[in-house]
Amino acid sequence: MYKLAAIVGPTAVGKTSTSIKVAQTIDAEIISCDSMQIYKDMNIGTAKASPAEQAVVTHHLIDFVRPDEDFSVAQYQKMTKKLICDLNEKGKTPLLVGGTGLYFQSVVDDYTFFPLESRQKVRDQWNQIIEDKGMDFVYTHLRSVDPVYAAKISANDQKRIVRALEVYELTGESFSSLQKKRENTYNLAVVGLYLERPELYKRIDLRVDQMLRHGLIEEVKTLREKGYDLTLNSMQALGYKQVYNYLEGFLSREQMTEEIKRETRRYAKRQYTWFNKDKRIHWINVQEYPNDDELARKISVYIGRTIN
RNA sequence: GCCUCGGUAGCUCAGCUGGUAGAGCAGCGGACUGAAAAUCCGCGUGUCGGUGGUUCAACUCCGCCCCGAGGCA
Repeated sequence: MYKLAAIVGPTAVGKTSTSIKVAQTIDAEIISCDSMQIYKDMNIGTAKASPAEQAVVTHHLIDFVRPDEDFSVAQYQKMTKKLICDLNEKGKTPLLVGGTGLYFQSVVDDYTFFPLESRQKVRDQWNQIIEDKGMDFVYTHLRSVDPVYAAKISANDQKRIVRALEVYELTGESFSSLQKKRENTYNLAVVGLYLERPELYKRIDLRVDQMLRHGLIEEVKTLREKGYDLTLNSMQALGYKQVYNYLEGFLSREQMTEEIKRETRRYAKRQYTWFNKDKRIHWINVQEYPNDDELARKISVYIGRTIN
């Protein structure tokens, strides 16, 4: 059974710097588990590890997708599984680090994704039908082909309705019947970095101000000049979306800043929700450690004990 | 010093002629299988400034006090 270590937690909790120290002590390479750090030319707003940090420890799955290219969990999972295998064979420990719950889960629980060729075309078609006939019509249709899944989601959840209908149309089988997973595929150790809400929110505010000082607006301006707009998934990223709206004149500078902070807080809350239900996660309160080195040592010891 | 207006949720405020209070924002909880930093669902969290009084019953009416804003001196 392959070894797999992981560090998860909400945004701004300190995963990046901690993981680099941990990776050095346990001889690991880092596999990013972040749906936005995959994009090239989006560095400041996604809080990627700096080139200097990446020089210390090898980082995978960062910076390899253009912002106007499509990407998906399935691709992420496939690449990550391969990396976990390769690193283990090489005698290195793979250290999965990030805050994207779905990506994490898809790897750790080995979600089954089924082969599907086209997608955007079918999605566009259903989105068009929703525009013409309304959500109710489409939701009712979903209920007739996949009542189980329809009952699980909201009649307002357009993305999930469209996805379920897309799968049904392409496979002839209901989405709910195709969702499979397999737990316990790895010799696993997961650490969750935790901070009390007030402290985390303080760090979020601080970091947003820092990003703006370090040129987030310039970064978005450059992306915008390349023709990237809000229809792209990449540009829906926290910070990018708001700065874009600021550049378009829809938000004042202050509104933009406040909105980024608020949305980031909400995101952090959703991340806690996601990770809290995973009982395999060993939570560590960052504030209980005097410095990063102590914290990293504690984590390294936990990982060493758990997966060896 | 006098007069006026105001003091209700974390914030901004609503509450008719008395029946122990409700909106927006913020916040909190949850869901999540090829868009996931996306998307969606749910929840008022309150010594109604304080204190005495009238009343079966006071956020609501009356007295006094405290705090804030404005006006007159």
